[in-house]
Amino acid sequence: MDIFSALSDPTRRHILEQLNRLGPQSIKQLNAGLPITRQALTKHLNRLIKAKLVMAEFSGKEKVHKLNPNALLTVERWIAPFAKQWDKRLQGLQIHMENKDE
Amino acid sequence: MDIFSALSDPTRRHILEQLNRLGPQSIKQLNAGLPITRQALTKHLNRLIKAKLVMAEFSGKEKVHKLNPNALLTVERWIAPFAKQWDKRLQGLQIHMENKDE
DNA sequence: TTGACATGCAACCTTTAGGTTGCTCATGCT
DNA sequence: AGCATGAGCAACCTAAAGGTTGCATGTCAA
Repeated sequence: MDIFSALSDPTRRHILEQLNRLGPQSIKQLNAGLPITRQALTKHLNRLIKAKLVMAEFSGKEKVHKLNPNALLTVERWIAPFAKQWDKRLQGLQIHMENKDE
Repeated sequence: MDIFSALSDPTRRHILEQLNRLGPQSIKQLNAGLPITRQALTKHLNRLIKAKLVMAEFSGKEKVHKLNPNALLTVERWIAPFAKQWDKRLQGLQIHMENKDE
């Protein structure tokens, strides 16, 4: 469950956004938009793969990475219980439940 | 926007869950359920406060921390664009769109 | 006012994260 | 075959994360 730490880095989030917008990409392609070395990028990609957020396969010389957005469901599920509460607040309903438990 | 790194630590996520289940808590109270020192916990709480996930105020001697679940909306909003895609896949619709762009 | 209790502040230690450089390997075009 | 290209591997550096111990401070109750 270190999907959360996988998401903690801005570069990795950027990678995910790129894959989401542009579809499957090679390391070289992803590197074009990033001010870091290829090796640093590779490390990020490996962490994303470990977290199951990204899948990769070789197409000849190139290693093509594609998104596995399903993994983000883990995060969604974790957040859900909190969401119930903020919904109430945003709708101003908490005024009526200030002295209740649930 | 380092709310993501705030969420990357299991201890901090545990703290948020505790606050969500039990309501506002002092440092002492939160510490009871954690195998770390009070000072370590305080550092975690400070990071949560910086990330706006938690708010604190003194009640006499005690510093009471309460949840600010609204902050999690940031995460929700970031995930949303991905969610669109995984919904499609989960419903098996991707079979029909394998050679499309959108 | 004295003492217990909840917290703050600071120094320190160890591990990991993110990044770099340098070299090797495999693929594929010519 | 030969060479350019995309990627892997390993060593290394620096800064930050997570934790600890030790001491100081403010609040409340007796």
